[in-house]
Amino acid sequence: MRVTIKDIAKKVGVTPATVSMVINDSPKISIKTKELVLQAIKEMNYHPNYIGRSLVKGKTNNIAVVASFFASLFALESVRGIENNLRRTGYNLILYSTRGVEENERDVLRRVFYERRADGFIIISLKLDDELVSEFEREGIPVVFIEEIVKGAPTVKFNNIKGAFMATEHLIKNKRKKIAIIKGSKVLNAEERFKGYKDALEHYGIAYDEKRVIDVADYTFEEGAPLLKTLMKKSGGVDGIFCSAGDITAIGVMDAAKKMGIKIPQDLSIIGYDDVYLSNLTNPALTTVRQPIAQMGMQAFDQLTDMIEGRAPMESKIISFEPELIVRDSV
Amino acid sequence: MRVTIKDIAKKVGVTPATVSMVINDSPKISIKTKELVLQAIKEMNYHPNYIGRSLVKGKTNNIAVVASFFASLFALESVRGIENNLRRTGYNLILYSTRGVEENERDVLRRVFYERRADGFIIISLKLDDELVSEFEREGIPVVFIEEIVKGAPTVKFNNIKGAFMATEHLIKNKRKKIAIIKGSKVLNAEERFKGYKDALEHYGIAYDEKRVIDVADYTFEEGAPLLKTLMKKSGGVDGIFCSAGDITAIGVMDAAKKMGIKIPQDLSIIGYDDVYLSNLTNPALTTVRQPIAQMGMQAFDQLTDMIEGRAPMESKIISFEPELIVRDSV
DNA sequence: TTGTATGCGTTATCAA
DNA sequence: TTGATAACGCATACAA
Repeated sequence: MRVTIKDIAKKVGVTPATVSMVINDSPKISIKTKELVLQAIKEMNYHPNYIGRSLVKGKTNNIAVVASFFASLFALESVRGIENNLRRTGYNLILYSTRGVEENERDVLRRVFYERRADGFIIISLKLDDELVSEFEREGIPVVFIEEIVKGAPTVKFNNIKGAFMATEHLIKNKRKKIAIIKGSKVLNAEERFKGYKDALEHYGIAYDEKRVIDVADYTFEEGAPLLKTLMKKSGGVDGIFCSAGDITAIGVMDAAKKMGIKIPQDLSIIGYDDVYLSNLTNPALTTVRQPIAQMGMQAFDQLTDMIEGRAPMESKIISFEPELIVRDSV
Repeated sequence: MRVTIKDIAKKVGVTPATVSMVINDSPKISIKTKELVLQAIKEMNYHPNYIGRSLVKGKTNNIAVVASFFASLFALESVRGIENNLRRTGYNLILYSTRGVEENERDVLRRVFYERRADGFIIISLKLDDELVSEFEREGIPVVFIEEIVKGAPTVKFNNIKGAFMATEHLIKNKRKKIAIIKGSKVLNAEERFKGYKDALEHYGIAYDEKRVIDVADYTFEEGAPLLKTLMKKSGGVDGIFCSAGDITAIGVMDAAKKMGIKIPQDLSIIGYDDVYLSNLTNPALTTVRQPIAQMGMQAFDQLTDMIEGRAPMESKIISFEPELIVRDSV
């Protein structure tokens, strides 16, 4: 059997309550007993059981992070940022992935939440209905969203409109006229980037043409080739592509273009999004948009702990981070 | 206040014990009360509090995964594998990263472990002292190691010796005579790969020369250039490099070589390890060794749950996975 | 088939 | 300054 507070109490000849007070550094404990207790704790290698503590305190010291997958650059970098600020605190990280199954999202969240597995939630790129958020609110469980906006909870996000605007603008300034966009769907940031693209076209007096818009499905490298072919066919020719769906797909497109004998950037300019590790290493090196993801994760964590510890209210609010254009050789 | 088992009991007019039995699907409950209870549970949106449950059961249903960093291909893919098998079970994932600080490792582990935060541990590429493992063993907490061998616990790992042998052999068969190795250090798999390299040289009657051995520090792309220069200088020329430290560094070396006017693979053959995403995209495409990381993660999870649930003992044992040589254009 | 009683490990309240 | 007691939410052995 493992050693509990009772064992310590027995050994020292005090009650569990006294030991508990020592552990929690109560000021009204004599130095003498405190020392005795601490020594016994060391000798017997005692560690407080967090389950017992949680039960009475109603607090787990766990932070739950929810995403559809964690095996993505974005989720991973977010976690890295969260972790960075978390390590100075007493909190622990629990990860829940919904694995892309939409119906899972509600269920997973409800379960984790009602089972009181965490003191607060950080939800990465998942769109929850307001109703569920109200439930959270009613029960007093803080939630922070990353990259999605839900009524009643704070959001930490990037200025995607600006990022897309800068990217498109860069293409335009490099004399590109027939600019296509490869975009994601369903998530807010995809829509925002789409808006930034259209804004830039309009701002520079270039007609928007929906034949130059194409949706991505998997955000993979492999999707690049078919995407490029479809785009060429249906648009009747493009001279610039803003792959707002991310660098991986952009690199796939670039690869396919090279294989088709298209010269980059002479015949076709390409710009990505994310600045993943390899964007710097492709030939030509990929021009892209970089977002301070880890920093944003840190902010999400700070915001959440502020809420958990009562320093900030749970309310609609947007904390925005600015993207940066990384100019390389593909435009 | 949130709804507990008592509220349900009161509403239905039974005792908490009865409700508990319904929740746990006890066979000796009349269909009638069962229905009533279940309905009340639904109506009142009741979810069992896992803290309460854990306290009495002595089980958290949490699996802790520990690594120095999660922002690496290896850790990430491992987590992906673990996640994949975990989702069918009732377990949750807790992540702990020691952030490369060695003294953290023991502390983090001890704390998490003694506080009873998880039912079992998967430890990725960390070398623990046997003593700590004995402690775990004594307390009956199952641990599975990935890529490190520690007495008293099972290990899931790759056949690094073979992978390195195949890589070196491939260089030799392509007429390379002066073959250098860029290697990691401190971790077991680095030593194993080093052994595989030496084995292959010996097997093919090529003299081992320690001037052709160089250690990597950060496993980064940027390290490639200085590494190559140092190697050239101290070895007096090489015609093949086995970068057992991984593809990222290998690509850095390749990049540096190209900039120095060295032709690959004509003047210099390079082979990496890992088969990261971009290895297929470099010019020339990188020949490398691929390991089924996610699969190994799945196995680690299964092994751990077998131990937690009493189907397997905690004992020294090695579950090995075979690497695969991916031949592309750099050799 | 259900109720009663007890305990899991800890903390908090009140007395002493 | 410390002890006794109850409570957190749930599960289980035993009694009814």
